[in-house]
Amino acid sequence: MSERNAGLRTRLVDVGVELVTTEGVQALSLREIARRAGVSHGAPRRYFPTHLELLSAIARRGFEDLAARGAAALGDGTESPRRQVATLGRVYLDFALTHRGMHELMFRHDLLESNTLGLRDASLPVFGMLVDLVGRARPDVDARLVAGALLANLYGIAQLWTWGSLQLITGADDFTPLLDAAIDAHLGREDR
Amino acid sequence: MSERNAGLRTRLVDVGVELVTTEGVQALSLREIARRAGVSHGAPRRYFPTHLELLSAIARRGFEDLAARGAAALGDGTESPRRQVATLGRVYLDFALTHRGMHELMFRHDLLESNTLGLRDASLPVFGMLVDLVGRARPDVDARLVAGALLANLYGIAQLWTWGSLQLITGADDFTPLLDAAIDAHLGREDR
DNA sequence: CACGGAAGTAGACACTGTCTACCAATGGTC
DNA sequence: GACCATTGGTAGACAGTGTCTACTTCCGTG
Repeated sequence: MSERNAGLRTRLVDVGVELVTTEGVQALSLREIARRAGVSHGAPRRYFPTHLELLSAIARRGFEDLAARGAAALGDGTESPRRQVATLGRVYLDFALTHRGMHELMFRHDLLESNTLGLRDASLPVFGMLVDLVGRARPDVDARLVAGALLANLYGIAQLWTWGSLQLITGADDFTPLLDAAIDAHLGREDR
Repeated sequence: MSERNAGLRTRLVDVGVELVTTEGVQALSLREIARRAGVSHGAPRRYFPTHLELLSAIARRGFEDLAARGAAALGDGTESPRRQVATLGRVYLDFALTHRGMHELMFRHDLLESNTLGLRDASLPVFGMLVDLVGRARPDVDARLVAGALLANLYGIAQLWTWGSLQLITGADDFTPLLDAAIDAHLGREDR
């Protein structure tokens, strides 16, 4: 079933992904991952010299997963760029709220700031997609600036929503109005 | 000079604030704070039963500080609501980038989610100000929704800017265009 | 067969947060 | 004034953590 001989390196990351989605980010201690992988606590050091690097590798899986979900949702890309941005935003918010632990890990300060294993760079493809779509949806503006602002908006909604602040402020119980508001704001209101 | 007999409770928080701004958030161990306060490692427990509560008290100072800076920048409030929102946004981004450690602490997941010491509630006054101003700047829209979206946008810009992602995406080296873009987006472009 | 390197083990070290037993002072009451 | 209880802080223990280092085990190659 699960490939027990898949090489310790990938097995450690597998265990980490499993662990962060089920138990949360505070369960990702080096020793616990090693235990669940069935090896001693010193074994991971062979592949990940430091705890941070192992965490970065796990977070990287999150970015890859997110990118895959985005690509799958876009499909053949026949929708209008505007709607593709909307679906991307929804996919991202769904992901962030469903996989809270993983999302939290992906955007941890110490991971991104140290840029271990090029984690920050690994997150760029997803963003590149967004810049491209924004450019096609609004050819009249600085696409990189608008895409950056929109991305920040989506990220902020994801975070503030997870700990309930936005529910308190807006009184909403679904993030859809916020998502629509953000996209309308940055891409202009659409006549439907 | 510094009040050494100010009561251990506030002195611990003082030390924590000092420590997080100079050394960063990872330096905020319970024992280190106790050491710098000149007491044993068990002493804080009398006032803060758990490490998390002490951290929350420190973060709370951050929110109070931020609110004070906002109020000071607004002054007598003679500016147009639109401009007041802009100054508030600038104050917040300046704060976030100048006091990175404190800002990181203020929005730590485990603190906000557990809402220890009502930390999440302590952050609401700042947000209330924003809702009010947005309502006066754009009486035609759902102020709470727009304010929430704008707030999320500001927060996202602060975060993504601190670890350099937005610089990579937008190519900018100053956050002003992003701030302007966000405010224009949510409040509508202003004829200047 | 010998050897060398790769892979993993096991123990030590310093450090962390929490818990518990103790101690010293302080102040109120009889 | 003697007693006692409460408050505020100390000190040591405990389990857990990340990192480092010495050691074993195993396998392929010469």
